[in-house]
Amino acid sequence: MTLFPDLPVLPDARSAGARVPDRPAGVRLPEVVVHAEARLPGVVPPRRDDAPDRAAEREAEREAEARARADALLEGLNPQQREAVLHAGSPLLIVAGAGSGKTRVLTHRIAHKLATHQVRPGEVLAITFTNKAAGEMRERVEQIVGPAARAMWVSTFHSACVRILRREHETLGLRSTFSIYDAADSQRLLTLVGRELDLDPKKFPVKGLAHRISNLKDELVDPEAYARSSGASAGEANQFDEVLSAVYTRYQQRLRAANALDFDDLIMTTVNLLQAFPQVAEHYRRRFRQILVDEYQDTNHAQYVLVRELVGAHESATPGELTVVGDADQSIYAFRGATIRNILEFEADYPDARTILLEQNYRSTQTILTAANAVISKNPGRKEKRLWTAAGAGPQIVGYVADNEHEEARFVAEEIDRLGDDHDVRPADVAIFYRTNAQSRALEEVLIRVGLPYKVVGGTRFYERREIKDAIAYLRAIVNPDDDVNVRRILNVPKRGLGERSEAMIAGFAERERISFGAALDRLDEVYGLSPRATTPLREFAGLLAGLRELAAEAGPAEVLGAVLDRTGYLAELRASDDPQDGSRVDNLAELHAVATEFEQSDPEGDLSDFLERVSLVADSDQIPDADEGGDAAPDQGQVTLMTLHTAKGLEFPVVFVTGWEDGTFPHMRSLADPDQLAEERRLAYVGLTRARQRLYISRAAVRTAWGVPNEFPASRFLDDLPDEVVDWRRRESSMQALRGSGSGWGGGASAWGGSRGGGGTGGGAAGRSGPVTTRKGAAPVHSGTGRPVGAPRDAGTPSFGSGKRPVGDTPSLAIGDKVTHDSYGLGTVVGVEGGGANAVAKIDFGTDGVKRLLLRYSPVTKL
DNA sequence: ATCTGACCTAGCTTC
DNA sequence: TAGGTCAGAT
Repeated sequence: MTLFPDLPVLPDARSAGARVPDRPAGVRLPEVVVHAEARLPGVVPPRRDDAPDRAAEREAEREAEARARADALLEGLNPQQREAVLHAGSPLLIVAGAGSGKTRVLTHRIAHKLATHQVRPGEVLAITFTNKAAGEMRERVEQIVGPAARAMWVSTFHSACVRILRREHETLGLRSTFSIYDAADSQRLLTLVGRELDLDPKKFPVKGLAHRISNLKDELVDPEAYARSSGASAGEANQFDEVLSAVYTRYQQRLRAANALDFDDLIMTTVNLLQAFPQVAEHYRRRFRQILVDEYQDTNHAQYVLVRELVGAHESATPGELTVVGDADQSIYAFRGATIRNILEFEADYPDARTILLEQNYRSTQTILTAANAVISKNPGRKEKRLWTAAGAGPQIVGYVADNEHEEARFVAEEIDRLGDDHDVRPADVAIFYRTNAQSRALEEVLIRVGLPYKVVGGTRFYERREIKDAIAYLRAIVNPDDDVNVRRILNVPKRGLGERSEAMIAGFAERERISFGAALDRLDEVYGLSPRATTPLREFAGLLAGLRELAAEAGPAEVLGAVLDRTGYLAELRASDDPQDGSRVDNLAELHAVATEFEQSDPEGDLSDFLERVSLVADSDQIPDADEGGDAAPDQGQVTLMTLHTAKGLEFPVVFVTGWEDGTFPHMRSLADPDQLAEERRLAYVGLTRARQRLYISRAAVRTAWGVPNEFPASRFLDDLPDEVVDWRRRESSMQALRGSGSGWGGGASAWGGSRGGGGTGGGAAGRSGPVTTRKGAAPVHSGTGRPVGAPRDAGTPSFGSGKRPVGDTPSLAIGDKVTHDSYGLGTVVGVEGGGANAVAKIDFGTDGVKRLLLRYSPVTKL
């Protein structure tokens, strides 16, 4: 896992460094900033007067070199790209379609401004969507202009804000060691708040409250503002608003008391800081002369205001130069507050803005683009934009309709295998996308079975695993003693015999004394009502933390982590366990330790709180394997990458499988009723399709089992939008559809699917809801029998897809008296056989479950 | 104080 | 399916 991409030092690093020197102080005072507008690209800035002739000569040489380098940066760019690189003097919006080379434009723009001295590295702030993207951008700029580029700020919104907040913590009354709470931490704190306010968790679920508070922060609504607005509108006592207001207020107080900020706070607090302290804002405005924001369509209101404050377009006499890049068609984060508004109204927000449209695609074949254009063009109210490419048509998109998700996975795996044989495609060239993380399982099972190396990005994420969170909680508690959530999390981990009662006593004492839970631990003598049985472990716990803090004062993060795991006995406990899950927990902790060691090496100055900051801000997409990096097993082959469509944004792969094209899966069920959400799903489809360079596969499963209940889903409505000629359907219908179409009424057999067996009874409700009750194709939701058809080869059998028919030979031939097992009914005896071949139906007695008529092709029946 | 098992209900995407 | 909660037992 590459959390911290190294910044490679170039072979000619020293000379490169000399070419772009930081200007000596005094030549140009920081305050006296020459406006970018005033200088033309390539114009040599005034030389130092006192320089001796030789130095002057060398300087001139360097300038010539720099100019040549700047010119080279324009080579190979199309006219729009070139214009985007060169533009100066006013805000710039680059509308960059998928694959239009925007990263190239951004890096070249920065490099060009640096090479032509329009800006110094320290004056650049570039915001990217992920740390990985930030690392890559920094690296690319560094390759062009040398190590001086390290003075640039290239980071995510959140990292940049943390950096600012750490510097300005005194102004805000925070300690620099503040903790950063992730969603899970926030919810823990909200649970505490809910208990404190005596809320019924059924009526006010923590998740819902967390979501609402997060949204409020995205909109920069602080507790006071919300109390006012909800109070005003609460003429007839909107109870929920009142509760939310109280919870929000208290939650925020407790965050402050814990010296902690949650994720959304990072942005909101930074905005508050800049707005409340003009001199601080002015400092950063002077510092950042060139601000670039990538993925602007995914910014929320808070981020929008943050950018505006930093640029100072309206407040400052010499605003910085703003460049934003985005594509409204790729906006897929509305659910966390992103508004396309920011990009659509950029020109209104910044009246003298210039807009440049990049439509030429350098990534995909025309076939892929035609499909993507067709899907996205159905979205209402969008600005027309059509991607085109000079590359050829390329192979057709391959479509496949599977009977269920296992079959779909099997198709994907076989196809990857075949591509390897026929077209030298390596696993590393392949990505499989799905709408929701839960869908990865069926795919993983098959990939394991056929032995394809793969990597799942996201899902149950590394830093969300229990053991990792425990270890991190210790580190947080060490760095920030007031961090109530984390101190309390580890109070009884590993078990020390400290329960609710002791915890409540200390919490009560802390509250009365107005100190934190952690501080209360140091005054145990004063805590009333502690059982003698609890005081010993409590004292030990307090001593443990104190000892670890001492260690942390002099040792690096890795050593502290090691001490935590040893001294607490956490590791010993896991090692002693015979639960195999605990074995992998040990591995994960070892991995965390490796990450800490890596951190120490890449960042020798960093202390424990720096390490925690890094850990808090890693994103899923930061751990995507590089194509050339490869996996452990087969370094030259790499791994197939599995991820959600959301995570896939900004990436590209030679071969892409987009799975699960079903109404109810993708588009997701919850979006079917709402046109706005449906439009977002469509954009998601667009993002997915445009990730592919050469080959694109789309597939769906007629039956998908979710939460243990199999459901039939109709084809995704997005498939209807694909022009016929771009898709080669290897299999067009599921067997079930074919069966219905042929009109052979398996009236009796249907009862096997109807399967209103006692256990499946709950399925009634689920099926009713899941029934994408749309007007489409009359495919009424059918509660189908459990999943895997007999034909699904467990051992990579003999597939013969392509014909649209399933291999007949896979149907077990049964005779009366045979014993069988069924995946859900269990053991049974064959009492009758009707028909033969593909349409064979068997009557099977399952004892208490009764006699069933099963169409063997579809029933998970195995002959014993 | 903790462990166990029965039950219930969820219901997606993430910096 | 799976994770969370609750009551009762130890």
